[in-house]
Amino acid sequence: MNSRRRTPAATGKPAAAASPWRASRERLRDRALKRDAVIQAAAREFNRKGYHNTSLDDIAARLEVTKPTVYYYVTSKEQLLFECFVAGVEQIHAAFRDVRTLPVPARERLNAVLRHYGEAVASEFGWCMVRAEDQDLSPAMSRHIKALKSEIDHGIRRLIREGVQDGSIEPCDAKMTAFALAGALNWIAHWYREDRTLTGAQIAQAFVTIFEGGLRPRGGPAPVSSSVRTRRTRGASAR
Amino acid sequence: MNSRRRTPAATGKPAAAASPWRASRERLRDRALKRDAVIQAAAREFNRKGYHNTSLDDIAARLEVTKPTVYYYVTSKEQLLFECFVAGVEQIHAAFRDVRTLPVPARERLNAVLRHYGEAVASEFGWCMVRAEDQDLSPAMSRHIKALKSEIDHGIRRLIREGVQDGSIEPCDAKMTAFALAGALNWIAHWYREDRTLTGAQIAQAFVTIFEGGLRPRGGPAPVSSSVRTRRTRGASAR
DNA sequence: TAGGATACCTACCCATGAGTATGATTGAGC
DNA sequence: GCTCAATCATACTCATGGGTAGGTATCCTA
Repeated sequence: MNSRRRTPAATGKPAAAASPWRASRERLRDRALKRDAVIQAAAREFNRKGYHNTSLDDIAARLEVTKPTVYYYVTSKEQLLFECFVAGVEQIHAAFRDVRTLPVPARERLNAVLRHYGEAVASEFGWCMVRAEDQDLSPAMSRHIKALKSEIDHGIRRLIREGVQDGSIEPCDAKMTAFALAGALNWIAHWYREDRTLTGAQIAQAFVTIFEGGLRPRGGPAPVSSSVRTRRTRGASAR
Repeated sequence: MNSRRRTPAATGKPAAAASPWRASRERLRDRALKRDAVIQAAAREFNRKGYHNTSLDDIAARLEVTKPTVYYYVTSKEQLLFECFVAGVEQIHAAFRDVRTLPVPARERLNAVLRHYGEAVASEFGWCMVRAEDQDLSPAMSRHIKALKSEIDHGIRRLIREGVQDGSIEPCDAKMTAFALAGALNWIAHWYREDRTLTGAQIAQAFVTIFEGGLRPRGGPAPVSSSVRTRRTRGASAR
């Protein structure tokens, strides 16, 4: 971005291990690390208090620096939110990439993606990814984010369709099923706070089990007839 | 709330049709109507732009009045959000009440509740109910809302447990299942915007169908064996 | 028709918080 | 030792928006 002079190779030196620019490069790496720390701190604060209830002073305080220092690493609060967002979404995209070549039925690939999905939503970037309002971002950034989200949505739909084709998934409406799956997982970001006994992947696995099995009894007396409701239609009158 | 004098019956009059207080009562009714209009307008704006991106001037403008007029009907912006919230949650509580005495298996009662749930989330109060951050509310109001949400959550869990008992629902983890169901439905508030071809109840019904049937093939060759994946493990190499 | 309640407006206050101008300090390289 | 860039702090500016003070028109009751 800034027109820092591109010194290294220009001098013709063989780029030895102990290059005189090593320190400089280290400093650059430090900068990247610090920048990441800023973004992570922002994610944590957004997660705790919401975007609008978090001031840049808060974020700076959490890092034990001052606001201008934060601005030294990012250009605006909006960009901070955007970066947090992308960091979260990137985890899910990685899940799709990992799974693409697995030689298993589509349903199992889908399950693997969903476990990573759950992990991502339960991570500290989960809030930004799921709960951030696109109205808080500029039109350009909002479009960018919508595109990323859409990619994920269509990735899930594609896995569902593939599963229907290879017989590993019961024929269903791919769009609606994707919405239901994504919704259940996204919602983790809302309640995963107090009860942290399970990891995101474990929760996702539990959801997958529920979705796969279905709520209607399987082995039993087939479609529930009206003979069942002899009693027990209300669970004890006490409340 | 305010200590308005309780005039009507105190005078001993037989409450004739043309009571001199009729106008007064009419005015009160008007006031209630207007207040509802304010809350509804707020809900719509919050829904469109988010809580923090909506100013009270915006809400007033939408009603073609000025900000102090809005304050004539509500005491604060926070209260507006709270009222919107309660309006949404109340729809769901009503669903539970309606369903309580139905003489059908718990699964069907659950389905009926979920359809109302979907309707509520897709309504104009859906955003407030689902996406509003409790950090935006005072501790007291936040507690109140959490209690209301918890009631709904436990209502769903109870129906699931009853369904498992009366045999209409496959044995499952009631807590996790309730989270999955509520998450899928709540998420409607995020995407129900562009594509309004379906009503909230129809979406909920589609979700119920998915949840009931399950993704794993039913009639087929039972648990998916690895014989299926002959080809079609990747959907065309293009992209 | 006076007196009061209702309903609404104009014109303000002021806290908050995003973003910046400016300058001090530090350390690397020459 | 000098220079220059990187880094960070102090101390601002300024727009936004929640909330209010105080006034006015209207309608109802007595």
